[in-house]
Parts: sequence; structure tokens; C-alpha cells
Amino acid sequence: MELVEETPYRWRIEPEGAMRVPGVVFATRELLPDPAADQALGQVAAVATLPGIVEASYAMPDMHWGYGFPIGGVAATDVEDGGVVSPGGVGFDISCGVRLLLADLHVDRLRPRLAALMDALDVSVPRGMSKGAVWRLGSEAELEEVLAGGARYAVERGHGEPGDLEHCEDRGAVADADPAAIGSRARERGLRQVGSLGSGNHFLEVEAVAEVYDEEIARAYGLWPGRVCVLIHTGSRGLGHQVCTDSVHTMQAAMTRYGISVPDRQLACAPVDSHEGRTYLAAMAAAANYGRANRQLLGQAARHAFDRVIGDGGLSLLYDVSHNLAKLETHQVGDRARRLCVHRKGATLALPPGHPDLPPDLRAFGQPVLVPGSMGVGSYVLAGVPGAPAFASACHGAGRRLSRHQAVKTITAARLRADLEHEGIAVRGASARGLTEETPGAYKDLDAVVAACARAGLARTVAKLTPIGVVKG
DNA sequence: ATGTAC
Repeated sequence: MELVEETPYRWRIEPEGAMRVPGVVFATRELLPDPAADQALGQVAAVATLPGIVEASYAMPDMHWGYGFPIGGVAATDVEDGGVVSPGGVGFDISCGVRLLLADLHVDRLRPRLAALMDALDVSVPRGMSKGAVWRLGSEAELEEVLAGGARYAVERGHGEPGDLEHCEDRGAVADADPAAIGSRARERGLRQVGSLGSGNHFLEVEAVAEVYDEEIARAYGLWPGRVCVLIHTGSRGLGHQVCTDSVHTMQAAMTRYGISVPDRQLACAPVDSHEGRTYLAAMAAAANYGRANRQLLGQAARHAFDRVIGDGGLSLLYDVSHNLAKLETHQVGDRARRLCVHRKGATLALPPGHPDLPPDLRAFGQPVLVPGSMGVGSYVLAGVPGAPAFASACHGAGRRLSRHQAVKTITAARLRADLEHEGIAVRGASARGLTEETPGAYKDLDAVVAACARAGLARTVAKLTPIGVVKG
């Protein structure tokens, strides 16, 4: 594979073989995956063979190996030109994403009550594999309301505050969700997990604004130095996972009927404009709404904990983004506006200033792009910029460098816990395994990823958040 | 990511 350095922040994989478009990777040389340990660059090239793909198979600076598509991958297909949709281009955790809430509180005032707050969050945030949830759904009919209405339904049922929905991508619910497209097994798994964190890299973190890089946008976003924030990273749990599994099987069986061949079975796909394609998108949208409701519920759980311990710590929602989703969007391709199916897997939509989908109070400044780092290193808030490449997309996190298996061999849970406490970061509820799998050493350098993202013109850096306490599964 | 495997 020929990898050409176009700029210090942009690399090109020349089309060869069945590739229909080049691969384009936004990264510095240091951030590129190690070909000996990580097949992600080959995956970028493989995605470039998908029917209907336009412009390029893109990857963000946090890219790494994933199921079929790389994590950090962005690929758009032309719906009217036989373009396909692929569940692997969304990922198993459909609409996994991040929500950032802002407390009306300076970190110095929180410190004396931090332990109490963390204890309150510890008991009010269900987490871990297949454990409990905040919201016990009354019936399968109510699950259908969640699948159709997402965070909007949660707020209608009292789990939210006015203004929450306006600060959610898609106003809290993806359109065209069809609960009937979701299988019975996924439904069963979904009944008991609305309002639960899960495990792996999912977390709830208490953070504070540490540095401001863009004064004007930070002011508009409400990010003043020292301000306490809550970052929630979770997705659609077992339900989304089951939807992905079911769809991959369906599409693997259907592909020959559509005359599609792909270099990797994990790239199973079907035309967007086909029964299988439409059914997947309808099920994916429903699972996405489940994920949106999930983050809404956990945001409420955080609010209740703040109310109990702080009293006046009221949390306002800055924004809620998804970083695992396929969306039908219209973009200029060459000299024509085209209807595209844009897959973002471990990549965040980053709408530019002035975009009509942004809420009025944020519209002039561009969409908040929330970039959680690994445990203990904090997070960034970026903003969408005009004319960004890759269909208005940006990075979604630090990006894994070591596999979970490799990560656990680098440090003990006791050592990691001590390191975090030494840095003044309170840890609650993390299993030893969960902790060591997520050691910061297993991830790329978040500062470098965000810098590359900004230098590549994907987004603007607004502020950095530093962690104070972490709740993990 | 995930009741960590068909």
C-alpha cells in the first residue's frame, strides 16, 4: 500500500485494485497506526472499495483498528448511485456518544464536597455488564416509545429540563426510527438497560475547565475557567449491539443477491435503497434513540446527585453528540449536491457556524464537538468550522494504541488507582480489569490528536477540561 | 462496545 504524505496532517492512500476512491488519513506521522500491530490503514483502503463511495475513505487522527471499518473512519456513499450502508461503518455501539453538562459551580467550591458527590454518583449511576438501570420500563409498548422518541420521550416523561432537547444533536431523536425493524432479542436486552453506563471505555467523569483556547466561543458555550462539568460517555448497550449483530447477518446473506463483493466479510452491506438497507437504517435509528434516551437518563441521575450534595449545583446541558452513526445528508460533491449516506464510526459530526440544525444560542459559533480523553487525562471541547473536509466530521477521542489484552499487562489496578488518586482524581466503582484495560497508556496522546484535528482543518480547539472524579463500570 | 463464541 502506497501512503503519500500530502501535508504534515494529511496522508493519502493511492487507489489500487478494487479501490474506487483514495484513502485520506488526517494525522501526524506519529499518530499513524503501527502497521505491524494495527490493520486500520488496510481497513481504510478496504472501505474505499464499497459501492457508491464518494470523495475518499477518510480517517480521523484517533483512528485505530475496528470491526470492518476503522474506528475514526468516515465514509459517504451516493444513495442514487447504488451507494451502500454498512453496519460495520456505524459499529456495534450504535449512537455511542457524549453529553457535557455544566454546573454553576467553581471547582474550588466543589473540592470540600467532592468525596460526597462521588459517593452520590457512585450509588446513582448503574454500570457494568448487564447490570441495573435508572429507568424501569413498564412494558414493551414503553420501550417502543423510547425507540421512536429517544431523549425527547425521556424529557416528556419528566426525565429532563426545558432546553435539554435543543442542545442535543437531532433535538434528541433521530427521525425515521422504526421500532418494528428491531428484533425480539434486541428488545429483550433493551428492556432493562435504559439509564445505564455499561463498561469498557464508557464513563461518567466530573471535570473542570482547565484551559481556554478560544475566548469568544468558550464564552458562548459557557466554559469559564474552573467551571465544574459532567461528561457522560455511553451508548445503546445490549440493544444496539444486538441490532448490529442481526443486521450484519442479514446483509451477509443478502450481498450476493445485490451482486456486491467486499474484501472483508465484516464490511457486509446493502444498497441504501434496498429492503435490507432501509430496514437497517430504521433499526439503527431506533437503537440510536435508545442511546439518546440512555444519556438523557444518566444526565438526570447526575443532576439528582448534584442536587443532593451541592444543593445549588444545577446542571445545564451544553450538548449531546453521537460518534457512531450513519446519516442521510446532502453535501456538495464536485460540482453537484448529492444525497449521501455518511457513516461516522468513532467520528463526530462537526456542524459549521450558521448551520440551521444548531440551536439559536450556539448557531453563530459552530457545533460543540466533545472529545473525551482516556481516564484521567481529561477532555477537549472543539467547535465545527466552515468548509471542513470529510463531510463536516471530527475526531471522537484519544484513540486506542494498545489492545485491551496488551493494556492489562502494562500496569496493575492498584498502581493505576494510586496514580489517579495522587493526581487528585477520585475513582468510584471501577473493576480492576475495567480499570487496567482503560489505562491512559493504552491510548494515543490526546493533546496530539486534538492538535492534529485542528491543524488538519477539521475543527477549532475551544477548551480543555481536566478530570476530578471518574465513575466507571 | 457486548449476557466477551457459531
